[in-house]
Amino acid sequence: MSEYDPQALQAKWQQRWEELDPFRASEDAADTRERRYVCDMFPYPSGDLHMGHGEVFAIADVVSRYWFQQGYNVLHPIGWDSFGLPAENAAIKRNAHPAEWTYANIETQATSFKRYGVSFDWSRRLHTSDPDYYRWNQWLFNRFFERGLAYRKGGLVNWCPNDQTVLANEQVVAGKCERCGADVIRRELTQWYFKITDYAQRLLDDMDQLDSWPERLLTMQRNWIGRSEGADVLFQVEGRDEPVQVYTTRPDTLFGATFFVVAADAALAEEIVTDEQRPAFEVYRAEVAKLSDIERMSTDKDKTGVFLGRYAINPVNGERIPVWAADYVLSDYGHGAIMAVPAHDQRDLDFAMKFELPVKVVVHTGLADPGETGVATPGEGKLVNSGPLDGLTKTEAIAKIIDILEVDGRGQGTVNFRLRDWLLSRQRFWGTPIPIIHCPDCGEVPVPDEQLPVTLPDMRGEALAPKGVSPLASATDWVNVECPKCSGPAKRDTDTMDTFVDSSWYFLRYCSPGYTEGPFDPEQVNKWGPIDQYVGGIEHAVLHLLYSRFFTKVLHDMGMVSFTEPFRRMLNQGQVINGGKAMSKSLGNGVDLGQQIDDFGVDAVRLTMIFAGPPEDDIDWADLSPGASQKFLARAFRVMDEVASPPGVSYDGGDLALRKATHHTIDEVTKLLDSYRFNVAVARLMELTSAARKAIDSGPGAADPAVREAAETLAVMLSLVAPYTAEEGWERLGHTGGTVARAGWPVADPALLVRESVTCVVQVAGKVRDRLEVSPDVSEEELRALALASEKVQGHLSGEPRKVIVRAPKLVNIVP
RNA sequence: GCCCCCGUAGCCCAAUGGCAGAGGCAAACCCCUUAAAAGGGUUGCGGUGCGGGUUCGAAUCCCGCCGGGGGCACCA
Repeated sequence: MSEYDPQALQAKWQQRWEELDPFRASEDAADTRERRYVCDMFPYPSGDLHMGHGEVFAIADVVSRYWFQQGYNVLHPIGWDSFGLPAENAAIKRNAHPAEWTYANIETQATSFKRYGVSFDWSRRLHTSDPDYYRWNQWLFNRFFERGLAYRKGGLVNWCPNDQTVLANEQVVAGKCERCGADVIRRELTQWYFKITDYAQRLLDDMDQLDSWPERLLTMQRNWIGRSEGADVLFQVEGRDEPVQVYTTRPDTLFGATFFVVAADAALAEEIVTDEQRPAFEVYRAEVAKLSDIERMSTDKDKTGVFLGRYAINPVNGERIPVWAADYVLSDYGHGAIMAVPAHDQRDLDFAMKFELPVKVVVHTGLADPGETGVATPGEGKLVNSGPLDGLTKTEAIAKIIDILEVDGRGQGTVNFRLRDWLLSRQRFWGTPIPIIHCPDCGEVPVPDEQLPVTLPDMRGEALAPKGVSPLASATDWVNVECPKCSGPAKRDTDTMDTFVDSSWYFLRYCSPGYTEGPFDPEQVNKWGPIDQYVGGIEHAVLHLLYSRFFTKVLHDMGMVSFTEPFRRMLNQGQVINGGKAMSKSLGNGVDLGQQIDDFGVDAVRLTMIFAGPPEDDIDWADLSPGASQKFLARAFRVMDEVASPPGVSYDGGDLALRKATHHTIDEVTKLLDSYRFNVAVARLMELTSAARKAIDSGPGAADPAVREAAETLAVMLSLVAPYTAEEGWERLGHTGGTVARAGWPVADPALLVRESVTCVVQVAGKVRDRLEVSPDVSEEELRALALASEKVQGHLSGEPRKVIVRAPKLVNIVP
């Protein structure tokens, strides 16, 4: 093999890696190396790996291999998120079992990963659809249930009419199903929930620990959690004994409340509507129920509503205000009812204008009367028409009114969150059965731990077709069981868990994949965790990444993990697009990863992805040239191949200029990798390659030890991105029988980083007029004198300069 | 509508207060070659989207626009 032949290298080295198994994490207690845990979001086995996978796994592999080279004990595992709808749909179509499709795809992907040369510890491989895995979902569910963190409730839920299942709030994106894009509708169903809202404040507070997460990711989570401060206020409603509570962030505007609105779908509306208004209300409620989320949430939609015939009493001034039902008030936020202050809230104002309700200004903002302009004034100002609050600022008024309300027992300051509990039941088959047995006498009874796992019954093909209830319901033998408590006849819960449950803790399972005493061995988890570097897409900002944070906190509270955040550092890779657009079948602009590898080789494809730009940026394949990457690799390979000095030779006598170039490269590349600037690091390697090329062709020649030093440095550094080329180059350099992946990261010699002279730029009025070669440790005074003495500079000066700025040793700026 | 990020050469991108250009693509030219390919080399007056400001000095900081991308959007 004297030519650079990527396919031949792949065949050779893939086999050698199988034998060497170089990326096994060590659990040896005597191994005192510092541990590092790097993890990619595990793939869903939907087919073979695609370009997006190529990108993420190339990025995470740079981090992993870098840490291996630096001598850390690295954990870099792989597994599959193998429960989920596509398998089920494929099974229905082919009249097969979902497992057949799933496990065949997993094998395909595993083979592709091996070819792609990713530095995984294959011994820890897991699949969430294995009973050995999902039994621990059930075990964890039982723990959550015991702690009151898993509960069942009825209510309106998001329903995807295409996938025929409910969805969590997080899975509804702009009113559409996150998976399939269908318009989501609302249905009244009793479902299981995880009480993530109990952790809302901590999810918010602990973001302080996540300072190395991308800012936009944190913003998305913060918005999603949606904390607001305000007050609960009790309003008496005529004809009802119990007062009705509302939540408001503007209790200071309480005197400006001119009407009261109850969510149309709230039980309260139905309860308090008068007989006279009931027919109109029923019609309205039915209309609202028909609307999809998209229609209901459309901002430019006209306000709608209906008068309920009742009046509420403003607790601070005794005013009677009419009670309306409307769909702009949400039944599941706050208390499902609001006080409306049209002067200072645009939504309330829109409603007031539509139904000709009064508008009362209570904050003097200096802006025109909202009642006339139709523009609410939510800003700051002095309170007016507000009795004891008159003259106060917003902040003062809020504090004072809360005091007043609390003294009277009419209300209190409080905090609210936008975050809702996590709906986890799914009416589909290919997931973890919820380990609950419904007994007519005992109620909801968890399946005892020792009887776990509750495995899926054998069902295939048509039996899995969506019919709005879980397919498991028709597996009669499976459903009918004895109650674990009273042994009476009972039925299993027939829903399965959201697959986001599976992915909320898989990274913990990797730490002790064969563990049988629990979901993971706490000792191992606390040694490896939390993950030092997690890599995956931003699309999981309020899904997987939020759920995993929640799970980790619960496990922490259970005493099972010592940390409260699972991912110390997070990197969101960009997407791979083509011709400015996401790749898609309908556009016909798809690029096949396997084909690219066939054409250019693994290393060239990986290099192209890494070199394209910063890892978090989208990369457009149409702008890139894997052919050029391959050319560079061939060039680097030839340098390594042509080295003529023996391995182990001392570099001391080598060509100084090249030695310095090598050590500067080491220094810079190390810093660049530490700050995740992989594309720039690659550029540095290209420079070093050129420097070595020149040294061979027109410098000291291939036998100079400095050329070996440069080539060996190149091999080690290149191994992060182009492992095959690096391995072969390393072997050609005379290092046989091992792997370059464990060669060790080079360390720059400070003596070789010192430059003997630096070019100092001399500016006059900001324009470069001269350049001086000076010592790097030249003093400011010396440099100033040198600069002023320059003839070129003198030509641009007339008399004494007004000011001289000296930034030794690189710059002098003279202001004439 | 509100908030955030980004606009540097034909293209992808470096430079984060100090000479606008590190690296790559494309292009042109040269060497090598009978020739071509491969290989080696040389070539960068665009002044950083536009307009102001701060500063001795601005791609970088501030303000306002324009363009692109993203997030949120009846959450009271």
